[in-house]
Amino acid sequence: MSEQRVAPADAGAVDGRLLRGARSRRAIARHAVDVASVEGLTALSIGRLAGDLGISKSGVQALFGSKENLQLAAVEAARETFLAEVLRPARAAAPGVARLRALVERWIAYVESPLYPGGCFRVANLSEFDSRPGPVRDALARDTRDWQATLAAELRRAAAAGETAADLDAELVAFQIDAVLCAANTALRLGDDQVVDKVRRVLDALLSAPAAGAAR
Amino acid sequence: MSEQRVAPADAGAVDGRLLRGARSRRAIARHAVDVASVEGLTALSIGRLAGDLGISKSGVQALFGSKENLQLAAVEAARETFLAEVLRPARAAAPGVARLRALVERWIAYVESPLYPGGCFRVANLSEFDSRPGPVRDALARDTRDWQATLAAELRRAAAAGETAADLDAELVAFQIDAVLCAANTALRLGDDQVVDKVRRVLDALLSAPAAGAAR
DNA sequence: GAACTAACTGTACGATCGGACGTATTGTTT
DNA sequence: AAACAATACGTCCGATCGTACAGTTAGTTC
Repeated sequence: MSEQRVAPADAGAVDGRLLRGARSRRAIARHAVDVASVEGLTALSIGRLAGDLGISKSGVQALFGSKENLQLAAVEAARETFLAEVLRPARAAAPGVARLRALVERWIAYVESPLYPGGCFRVANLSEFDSRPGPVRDALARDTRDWQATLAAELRRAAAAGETAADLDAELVAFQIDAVLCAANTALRLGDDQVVDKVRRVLDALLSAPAAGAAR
Repeated sequence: MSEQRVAPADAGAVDGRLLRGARSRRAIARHAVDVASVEGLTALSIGRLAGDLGISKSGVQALFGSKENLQLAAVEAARETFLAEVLRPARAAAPGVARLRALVERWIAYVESPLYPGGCFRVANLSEFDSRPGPVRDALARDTRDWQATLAAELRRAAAAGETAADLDAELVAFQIDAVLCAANTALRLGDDQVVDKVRRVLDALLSAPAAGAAR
């Protein structure tokens, strides 16, 4: 595999071939995310992808080597998009409750957007791979762990700053928030628009109620 | 389609052919549920199903007419299993909080059981079909609505009996419980056993905290 | 017993899948 | 200029998919 071999020791003199390949891989992976968000990573087909992008099936095959590698590249591309659309913008908000609310709001906007007809890539594909051991499942599981850890970390900051109850169980509340967001993603696909309000109300309750989510 | 044409007006004189067909359909649909719980309703293949059960591919085809009909039959079979494994046993508990806890405990047992390697059929397949309009999506969405409605109804009974806060928002809490259960289903697939405790703690918090989940 | 119906089999078709070549093109290195 | 490396293409393969169709077997109805 020749993955991301760009940017060598002497910057400026990058290999034009690798650069071109990286660009192609990127474009393919991005489109793969869109397709897989709606139809799933399994239904993803190399031939269909090539047809959509107007390139040859063999080209895609040569760039990724195998379908599993293509799936992994899609997971990675989705991860980067999530980083850029949710995590990075929310970092502008102050740590603690404010950033937590920003994360949730960015997540809602990210999932609600008509740009992503299939909703959250991770949610759509994790339940497809959760019973199928392999590198794809591992990658998706890692994303889930990271996301919940991000929420938990912000919850701990909020608790430390006295913005929430001091005895708040960060991991448990993070688990709840993620659960509600995933459920909201599905509900939105089914046409339930009221679910966004529900998410906000749940978040309010979790952050304000000193007893809720606390390990007693 | 000759769906469930058994049990005519004069009971006792059932058509043996239809009875046999119904039995075959049942057996196939049951196995389809097992397969689809792990690999999804899309990955379900008529040929594979026939091979597993030792019957001819054409036989399956003739019994269901199309793959979509087979998928719908699987959804129906899963619904009946869920009814028998979760809803019906929980009805032994007293209405209100007791039955609510019974429902959740039965759900956990149902999902944790090694008999169901793919976990909850609905959870596994809804996220696969939520972006794909059609009768299969509608059937799965109906199951979800019914399940949340069952939870909400029990919550209302609990509130009316004074077992929880009177101003508890039944629909919102039902949404939360379902969300947490679905997340737990996925977490269990990923090998996280602690999630069962998390579910119980969340349920405790939701039922005891008067403020949590209330519309204020 | 004859006509009919439903369950089931066997075979075949067109489409699509992932993957395995061999080859041409383009860019890099020596 | 020569050797090499990476992208990209065209073609072919075996496997599997859903479905259609003709035919056989078993049970019902007249």
